[in-house]
Amino acid sequence: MAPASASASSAAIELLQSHSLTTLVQRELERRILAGELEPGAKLAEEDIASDLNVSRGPVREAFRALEQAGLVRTEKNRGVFVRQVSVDDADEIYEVRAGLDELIGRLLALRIQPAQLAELRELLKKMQKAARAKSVDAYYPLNVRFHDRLAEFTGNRTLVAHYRRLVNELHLYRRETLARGADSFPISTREHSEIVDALARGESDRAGKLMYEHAMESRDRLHAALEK
Amino acid sequence: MAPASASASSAAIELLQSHSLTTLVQRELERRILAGELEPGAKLAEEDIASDLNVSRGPVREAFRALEQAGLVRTEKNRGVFVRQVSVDDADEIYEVRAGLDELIGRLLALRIQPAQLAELRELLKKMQKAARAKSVDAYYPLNVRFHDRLAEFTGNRTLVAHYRRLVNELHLYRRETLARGADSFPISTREHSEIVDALARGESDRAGKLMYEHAMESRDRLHAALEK
DNA sequence: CGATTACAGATTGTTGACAATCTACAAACT
DNA sequence: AGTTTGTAGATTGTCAACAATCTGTAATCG
Repeated sequence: MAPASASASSAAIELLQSHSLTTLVQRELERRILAGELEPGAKLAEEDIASDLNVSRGPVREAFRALEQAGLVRTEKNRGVFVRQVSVDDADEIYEVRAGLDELIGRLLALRIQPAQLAELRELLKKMQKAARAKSVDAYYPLNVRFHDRLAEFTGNRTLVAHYRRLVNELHLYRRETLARGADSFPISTREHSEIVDALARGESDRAGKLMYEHAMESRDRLHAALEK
Repeated sequence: MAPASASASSAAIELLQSHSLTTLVQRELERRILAGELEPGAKLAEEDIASDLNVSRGPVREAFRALEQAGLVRTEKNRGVFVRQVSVDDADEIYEVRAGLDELIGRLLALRIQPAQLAELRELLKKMQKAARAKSVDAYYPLNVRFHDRLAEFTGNRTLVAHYRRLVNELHLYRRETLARGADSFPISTREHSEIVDALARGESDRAGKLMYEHAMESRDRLHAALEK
C-alpha cells in the first residue's frame, strides 16, 4: 500500500479507536456553545439533540456530564441541562484567575521562548495591526484569541494550557451573553501586545509576567466599561 | 412540624433533588481514588463498580465522563477506564501552575483577609506545629492540606478554588503513586507557613504572593529530592 | 518447537424501554 | 374572578438487552 494511502487509513483507524459517540457529541455541543449557536441559558433537551445527531440519549447524557465538568453547562436534576450563564461577578472571578495564569505564562515563556516562536508571534502581531487599522473587529478578535493561545502553548506546559483554555472558554460565554446586549468595545491593545513580545524576546521574565497580568486586567476593565454604556 | 424535623426533611428533599445516582457514584469513586483505595493505573470495570454500588452501568459510565474531565481517570476506547497515572514530568507541570495560583492567592488574600480568618489560620498553625514536634506525618499531612485549602477559600473566588483543588487532587494522585515506592519526606515547612500568615496579616500583598510561590516550588523540590533516594 | 490464526469468553459501546418527575392546562372550589 | 387541585403530556433518570470490540487460549501451520 502506498504511504499516503497507508497514513490516511491509519488516520481513519485512529479516529475510530479514539472517538466514541460521546466524544463526538461533546465536541459538537462545545462547538455550538462557543459559536453562540446555543445561547447562554438555552435548554439542551436530550431527545432533540439525540435525534438531531442521529444517536441515542446515552452518549448525549455522557457528553453532558463532561461539559458540566468543563463549566460550559449547568444541570438541574429532573429539569434538564442549560448552557451556563456567566454573571458579571463570575466573569470578575474568572478574569482574576486568568490574569494570574497570564502572568505565569509571561514569566515562564520569557525563559524558554524559541526564535521560531517569536517569529510566529510577530507575524500574528502584524496581522492584528492590519485588522486594527481596518477597524475590523471580526478579523481582529480571532487573531487576538490565537495570539494568547499560542503564548500559552509555547510554555510547553500542557496543564497550564488546559486550565488557561477553560478560563478563556468561560469568558467567551460571558462575552457571548453581553454581546446580545450590544456591549462590545474594539480592543485597542496592539501596543500592549508589542510590549509583551519585546519583553519575551529580551528574556525579561518578571516584566513579561507583569505586562501580561496588567493586560488581562485591563481587558476586563474594557469589557466592564463597555457594559456600563 | 418541629423546626428540627422540618429542617431535617428539607435536607432530605434537597438531597434527592440535587443528587442523582451519577453524582453519588462520581463522588464515591473520587473518594476511593484520592484515598488510595484505587491505585494509579488500576482498571475500573463498569460492571464491577455497578454491582458493587448496586446501580446499573449507565450512571457509572456518566460518572466516568465527569471524572475524566476532572483529570482523575483516563479512558481508552473499548479497553476501559483507568485511574490516572501522574508522571514526574506531569507533576512538574502541575506544580508550576499550582505555584502560580498560590502566588495569586497570597496576593489577593493579603488585601481581603478578615480577622476571623487570620485567627483560624493561626489556630491551624498551632496544631501543625504540635504535629511537627510529635513527628507525626499522619497528623500533619491533612492539616497542611486543610491550611492551604482554607487560604484558597478565603479569597472568596470560587473559580480560583475550583482550579486550585483540581491541581491539588492531581498532585495527590502523584503523591499516591510515589508513596508506593516508599519515597516521602516529612514536610518541615512550619516556618514558611508562619511567615505567610504574618505577611497576610500585615497586608503585604506582593510579599505574601512571593512567599506562597516559593513555598509551592520548594514543596515540589522536597518531593523530587525524596524520590531520588 | 515457535509463530500464527481461529475461536470463546468477557468487557465495553450503544440502543430502546420502563419508571419517576416535572410542566402546563383545565376543572373545581372559595 | 382568582386560587387551588387534579390530570395528561412531555422530559429526565435508570435499567436491561443487544451489538461491537478486545483478550486470552488452543489448535494449526511452517
